[in-house]
Amino acid sequence: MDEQARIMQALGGVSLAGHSIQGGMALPPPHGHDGIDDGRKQDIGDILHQIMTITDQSLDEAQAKKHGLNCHRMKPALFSVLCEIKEKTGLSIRGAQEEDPPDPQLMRLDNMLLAEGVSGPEKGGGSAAAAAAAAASGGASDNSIEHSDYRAKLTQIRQIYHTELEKYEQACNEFTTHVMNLLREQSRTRPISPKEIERMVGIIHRKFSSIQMQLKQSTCEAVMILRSRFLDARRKRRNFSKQATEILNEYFYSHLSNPYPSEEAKEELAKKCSITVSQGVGSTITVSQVSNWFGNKRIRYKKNIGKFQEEANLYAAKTAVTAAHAVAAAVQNSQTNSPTTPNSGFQMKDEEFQLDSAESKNTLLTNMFTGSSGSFNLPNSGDMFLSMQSLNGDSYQGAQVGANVQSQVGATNRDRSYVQMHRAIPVLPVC
DNA sequence: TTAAATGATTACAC
DNA sequence: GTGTAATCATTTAA
Repeated sequence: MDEQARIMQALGGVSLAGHSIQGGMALPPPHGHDGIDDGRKQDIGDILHQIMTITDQSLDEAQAKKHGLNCHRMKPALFSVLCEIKEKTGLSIRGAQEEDPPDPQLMRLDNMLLAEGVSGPEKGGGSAAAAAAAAASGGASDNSIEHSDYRAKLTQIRQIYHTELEKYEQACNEFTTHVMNLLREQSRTRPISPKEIERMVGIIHRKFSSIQMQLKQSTCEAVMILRSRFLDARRKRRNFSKQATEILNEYFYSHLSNPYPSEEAKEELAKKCSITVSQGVGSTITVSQVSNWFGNKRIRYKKNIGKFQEEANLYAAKTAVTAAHAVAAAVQNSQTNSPTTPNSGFQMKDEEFQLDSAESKNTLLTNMFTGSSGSFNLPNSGDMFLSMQSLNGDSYQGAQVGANVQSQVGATNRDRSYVQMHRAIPVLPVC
């Protein structure tokens, strides 16, 4: 049974405004004549037919027809009947209580866009996000060019996002207004409550929300791609300069028994390395990079000690040469300034070598070794000694490597295990 | 072009 | 929080 027939059937049994509408349109007192009843039914049928086919007509025709129907003397009665039918069938409350909880995925997308600086208040075109990402990756300011590119791209994404969002909101509002006007207009001829209009608006908004979610999703994807391209530290990895690597290696091999620099030592090394790093203007090596370097070095050294042996010897030789020069200078200085001090009795107290930097400590300790004319109380008699060859092939014997008092005292179990492992390296004792 | 080297990240243990 | 081990991604040298 089609809609029109159903309504007509319903109309057949509904009383209206105190009148019998037993199929009657003009609603005169019933005569009980079948022919008259048939005529009334025909009238009602015509009106309904006009209503149902109004959408098939042109706008002007429809407007004219609508006006005619609104002015029809039977219109109030028909409207009441439709209200009554609606009341009975419960159409007005169908789905009225639909209230969706907030979509968790939409919330996630919103949060992410906010965190990235795409949505929400302008935060310098995402510079905050860029800075945060740079800080998180341990990167330094040497990526300012990349970050400005990142900011520019992020600003572009932000602009596109807001433009599209504006379009979406405009379209949504326009469509909602249109539908509301339409429903209000229709409410003159068919029973539509404000609540129903509200419900319809809700449906429209939900439909548009799904489009909005697609926009947010694609924006998030774009930001993720941008981040990985510009801010992923692994992508923009640069090797340290030779000088920086040398400084780090010198420290590592001169503290081989316990290559765990303190926070202060790391800062010192970072500071020293930053002078020599040549990867971009104003580049620095951060403390975390120093930590990374030592972490990698320890692991790789441990994994393949044999391979690093040559390197270890080379740095030990360097340290020895430096130390020898330092001691020679010290001795000469001592002789010049203190003529009363006999060479054979050349004594130096540890306190005289309270030096700050790790390198200075190394020099001190190597001085202890090379200062053969003096009697030094070597604090690390158990440490490893490497035999080594100088660059010109001369043999250096007994350059002490890794003699760091502080590190020995403060060594943890893990450190000691490293020392144990390290002592397994075949070495020559000092003569 | 490819393998080795290297800086950074991640998961896990302590 | 720090260090280790495994791994990734990029750079460098052969």
